[in-house]
Amino acid sequence: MARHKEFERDEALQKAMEVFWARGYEATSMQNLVEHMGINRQSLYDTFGDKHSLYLEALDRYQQVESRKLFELLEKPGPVKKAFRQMFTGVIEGSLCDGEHRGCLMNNAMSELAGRCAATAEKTRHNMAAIEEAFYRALVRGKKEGELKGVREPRAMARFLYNSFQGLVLMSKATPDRKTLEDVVKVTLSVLD
Amino acid sequence: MARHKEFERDEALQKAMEVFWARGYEATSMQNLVEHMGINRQSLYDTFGDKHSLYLEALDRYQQVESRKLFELLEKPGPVKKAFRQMFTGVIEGSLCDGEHRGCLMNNAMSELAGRCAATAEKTRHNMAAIEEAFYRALVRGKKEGELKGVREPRAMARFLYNSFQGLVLMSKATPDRKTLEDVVKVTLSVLD
DNA sequence: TCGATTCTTGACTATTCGTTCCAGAAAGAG
DNA sequence: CTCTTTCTGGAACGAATAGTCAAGAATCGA
Repeated sequence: MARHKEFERDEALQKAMEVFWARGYEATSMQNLVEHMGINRQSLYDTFGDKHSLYLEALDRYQQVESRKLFELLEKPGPVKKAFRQMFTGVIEGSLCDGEHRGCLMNNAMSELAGRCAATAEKTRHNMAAIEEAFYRALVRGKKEGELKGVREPRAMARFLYNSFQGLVLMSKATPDRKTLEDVVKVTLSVLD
Repeated sequence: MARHKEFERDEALQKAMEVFWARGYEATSMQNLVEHMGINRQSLYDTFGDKHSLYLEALDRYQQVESRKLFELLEKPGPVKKAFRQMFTGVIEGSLCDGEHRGCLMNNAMSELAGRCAATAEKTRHNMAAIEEAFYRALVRGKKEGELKGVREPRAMARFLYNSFQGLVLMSKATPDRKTLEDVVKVTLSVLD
């Protein structure tokens, strides 16, 4: 029929996600996106619609690509508490290395847009539910395997851990002090004992 | 000498703070500010400088006005755990009532700007230190009064509580589900036992 | 090769952005 | 009163914003 696109849709979307991740929604201009995505302005509009639609797609991709890493870490056989510790310290290490202090795109979206954009709120809630569920499954497994004997209410515990996790992501955007962040992790994980 | 200003500087700043609080930094235009502050454009620039300076002043005012409420709550004689519970459930109640889902201005600033604005990062760190210190003093008091016998490391505990608190403020922007938020509070406060 | 379709390109809208200019009104001091 | 200073209000600035248009280049089926 006709000509093919000269770019890969997924690669372009990945680039867009990275820009939104680093700069947020409002502070990202279409010009920023055109430059970082490496595609033409019109191709961008033809392929992804307007800025807001592109942002929502970027959230979807983040969920698929980044959140999957969490799921894999938690489903790996072995001590559950060790997996949680790895997750939490991963946030600290990642933040101390990241000069841009990007944090987590879902966390950023929740803060910047969820309050006034229903679609964004919905996507962040969906992401939250997925992570909470992964936490829950890990806790139940830890209980069954005799590791987490002290965990009485895995559902509430999963929600608590998700909350602490997101709090840590947020705090690490402003706090370069490793000791402070490690204190948070230490007390948080102590509830698993 | 000359004419007086027709507006109160503090009242205007308060209005500006409310706009930034509800809409964030980037999504707030000078036009928004002019309208909500109820003063003239030129007066705004004469009195507060540019948008960024006004934002930083709004952060200062927030710290003085809003954070003071936390300090007073924690310093009030009586059970410390009860004061913390009041603080945390206050976040839930406030969020469920607030149709704008404003959250906390410092929390929002941390998320939106701390990563790329050193002045904002510094102010949020200062706010964090002040609240952590208030938490710490409350915990030490609770220990001394024999209420919080289980608290071994009040410094780490204060940091943990601050983290959970900020996490809750963030989560409540997207989650209208009271049960979920209450689960978080329940587990968080259980570490005080 | 040819025609149909789709992609790419860069110029081009109209609007909004933060910020400044300027003329006139208001209010103190003498 | 007059002079001087400050505040007010609206128009205006250039730059940047999100989004569109039209024309040419590329690639398919036939």
